[in-house]
Amino acid sequence: MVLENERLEEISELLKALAHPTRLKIVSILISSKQCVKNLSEMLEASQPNISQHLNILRSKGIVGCKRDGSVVCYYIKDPSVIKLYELLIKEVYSWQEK
Amino acid sequence: MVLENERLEEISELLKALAHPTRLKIVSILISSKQCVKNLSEMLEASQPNISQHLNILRSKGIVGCKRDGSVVCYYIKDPSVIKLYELLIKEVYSWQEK
DNA sequence: TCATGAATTTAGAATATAATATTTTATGAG
DNA sequence: CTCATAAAATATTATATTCTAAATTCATGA
Repeated sequence: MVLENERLEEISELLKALAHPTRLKIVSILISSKQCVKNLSEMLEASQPNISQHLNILRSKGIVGCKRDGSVVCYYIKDPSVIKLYELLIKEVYSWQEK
Repeated sequence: MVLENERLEEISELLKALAHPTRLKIVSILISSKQCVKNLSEMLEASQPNISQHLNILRSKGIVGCKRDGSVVCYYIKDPSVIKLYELLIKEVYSWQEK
């Protein structure tokens, strides 16, 4: 099934958002539990602005959502289809031949 | 399930290879039928060197393979898990909420 | 061998991404 | 109000991608 261009661009935008180690790890953490920015930046050993920028990219694609709770902002997986996608990826990567 | 970093990098490499409209379209065409570079460049209305470069990226990740047949080189999907991934993507993108 | 078509390679310029450092905004405590 | 902390926004720099153009390789047929 060959897709029309518009939908195809949409999919590659989604893939591009996920195609970064830090963002992929953010997604994998958020699938397990919602987290605030500070926790994420400590877990990932990256600066707070850096994580915030990555979260912004994920949010702009509708992958994650956030909710302010007092002074902290909690992020969570917003699009359930991303969980399916992630699970397929970690399942299929086992049969992945390098090179 | 949170992955270790190495596997995570591997997955994001795979996603990065697919996260380009032209390459995604190449994959979608090759899932239907093997094709030579010239055909692909005509179908996608892109230059032959450009398509050749994209094919090289897909090949370096093991996504596609190729076989020379006389003067033409035929490309085909090498990793079957990419087909599963593609099918999930076009199925899930229907429930995709923009923004 | 020469010409041609198919494909790849290389070099470059233009654009896009990503990280760091800095500043700004928001919230809550005292 | 002032201070401290969390988060976001901005600016800058460094790096990576992508496309175009030109040159090169490879196979085939006249």
